[in-house]
Amino acid sequence: MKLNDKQIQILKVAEKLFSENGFDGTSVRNIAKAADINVAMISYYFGSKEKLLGALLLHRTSDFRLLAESVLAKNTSHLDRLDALVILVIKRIHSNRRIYKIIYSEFSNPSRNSDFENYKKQKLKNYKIIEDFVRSGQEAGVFTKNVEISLIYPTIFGTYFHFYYNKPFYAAIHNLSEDFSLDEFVHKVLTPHLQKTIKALLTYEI
Amino acid sequence: MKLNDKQIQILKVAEKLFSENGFDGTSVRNIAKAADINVAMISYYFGSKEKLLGALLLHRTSDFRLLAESVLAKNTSHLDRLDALVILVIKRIHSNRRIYKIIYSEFSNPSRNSDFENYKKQKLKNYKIIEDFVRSGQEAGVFTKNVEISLIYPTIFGTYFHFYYNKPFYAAIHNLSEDFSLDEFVHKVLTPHLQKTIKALLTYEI
DNA sequence: TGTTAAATTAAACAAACGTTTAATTTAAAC
DNA sequence: GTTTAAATTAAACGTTTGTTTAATTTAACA
Repeated sequence: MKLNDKQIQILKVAEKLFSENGFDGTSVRNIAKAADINVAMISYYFGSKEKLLGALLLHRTSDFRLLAESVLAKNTSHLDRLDALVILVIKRIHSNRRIYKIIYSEFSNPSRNSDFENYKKQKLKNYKIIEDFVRSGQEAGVFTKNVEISLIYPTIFGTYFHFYYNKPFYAAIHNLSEDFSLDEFVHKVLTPHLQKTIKALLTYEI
Repeated sequence: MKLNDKQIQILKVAEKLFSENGFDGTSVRNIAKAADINVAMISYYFGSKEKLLGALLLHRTSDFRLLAESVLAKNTSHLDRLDALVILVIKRIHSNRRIYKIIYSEFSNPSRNSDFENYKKQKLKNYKIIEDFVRSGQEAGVFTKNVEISLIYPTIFGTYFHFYYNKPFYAAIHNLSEDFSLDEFVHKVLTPHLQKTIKALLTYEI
C-alpha cells in the first residue's frame, strides 16, 4: 500500500492521539483537527477509523527480526551478544513506544481481534530467535538450564512499559523534574538495569 | 462511603467491562444491560460515569502495605523474605488484575488525571517498604549494592502484565489450549521465573 | 485552454453517547 | 391503612460519534 504525504501526516497525528487517549478516546474529528484536514479525508483515504488503525500498524511494524539476527550472528561472547540484544530490544520498544502502547491497549480488546495477525506472526518469529540463542548459550555452558525462555521478552517489554506508564511516579522517586529526559533515563538507568537483570537470570545457579 | 448490594453489583459489572473494553469503550448502557438495571441507576447511585470509576478504584484499592510489612517482618533470611514478597506481590496483582488493567489504561490518560491521588500515595508507600528491605539486605551483605531499586516493582508488575496482555500468544508458545488455567500458569511458571529473576538481580556480582 | 480526475469542503446522516426529567412502583415507618 | 422517602422506570435531552453525500476547488495533462 503506497501512502502519500498527506496520509502519512494523518497517521502520524493518529499515532500520537491514539497513544495518548486510546482508540475509543480519540474521535476522527480530533484527528482531523490536529492534522488540519477535513474529517471526510479520513474516510476518503482509509475507508474507516478501524482501517486507519490497521494502516498505522502496518506502516510501523517493520522487521525487527533482521536486526536481531545480525546482532546475534556476531562473533562475540554470549554475554556480550545478550547485552547487545537487550540494547536493541529496548531501543526498538522505546522508538516505537506509541505504537506498542496502542497495541497493548487494543490487542486484548475482543472487539478488535482483526488487524493483529501480522503482529502475532512477527512476535512468534522473534521468540524463536531468542529461544535459539539461549539454547546455544546453554549448550556452550554459559547460560544455566532452568530458565523460562518465554518470559524473557515479557520481562524486558513489561519493565519498560510499567515504567513508561507510570513515568510521573518514577520521576518523583528519582527527584526528577516533570519534563526530565526520558531518553536519558531509558539509556542510563533502565537499559543497564535490564541488561543486568537478564544476564543475572541466565547465569544464576539454582 | 457505604455501598449497598446493588451498587456493588454495578461496580462488579463495570470492572469487568472496563477491563475488557476500556473506559471509553464501555458505555453506561453496556453496564446497565449487563447488570440488568436501568441506565438511570448509574447516575442515581454514582452521579456520573467518571465518579463510578472513582468509586470502583476506591472500593478495590485496599491496603497492600500491611500485608507486605508483615511478610518482611518475619524472622527468616533475606532471600526467603524476598521470595515471600514476590509471591505476595504477584498474588496481589493477579487477584486485582482487572483493576490494575484499568489503572494502567487510564492513569496515563491526561483527561483522567484526578481520582488517582490515592493510588499514587499508596504506590509511594509501597516503594519505601521494598527500598528499606533491600537496603537492610545490602547492609547485611546478602544483596549486592549496584541495584536500581526503583525498577524492581516495574520488573514484577511489567512482566506479569506483558504476559497477561499477550496471554493468547504465550498460550500458543507453550502449546496450551485457549482456555488453559491462568491461575496455574501464574503460580507454576510466572512466579518461579520472577522469584528467580529478582533474586538473581539482587545477588549478581557486577 | 478545455477536459478530467483527484482532492477538498461544508453539510447532513443516523446512531450512540452521558445525563436528566418526571412519573411510577416499592417498601419501610408510623 | 396512610404517609413518606427511596428505588426504579421509560422517555427525552442535547452532544458527539463515524460516515456519507453532493458540490466545489485544485491540479495535471492534452
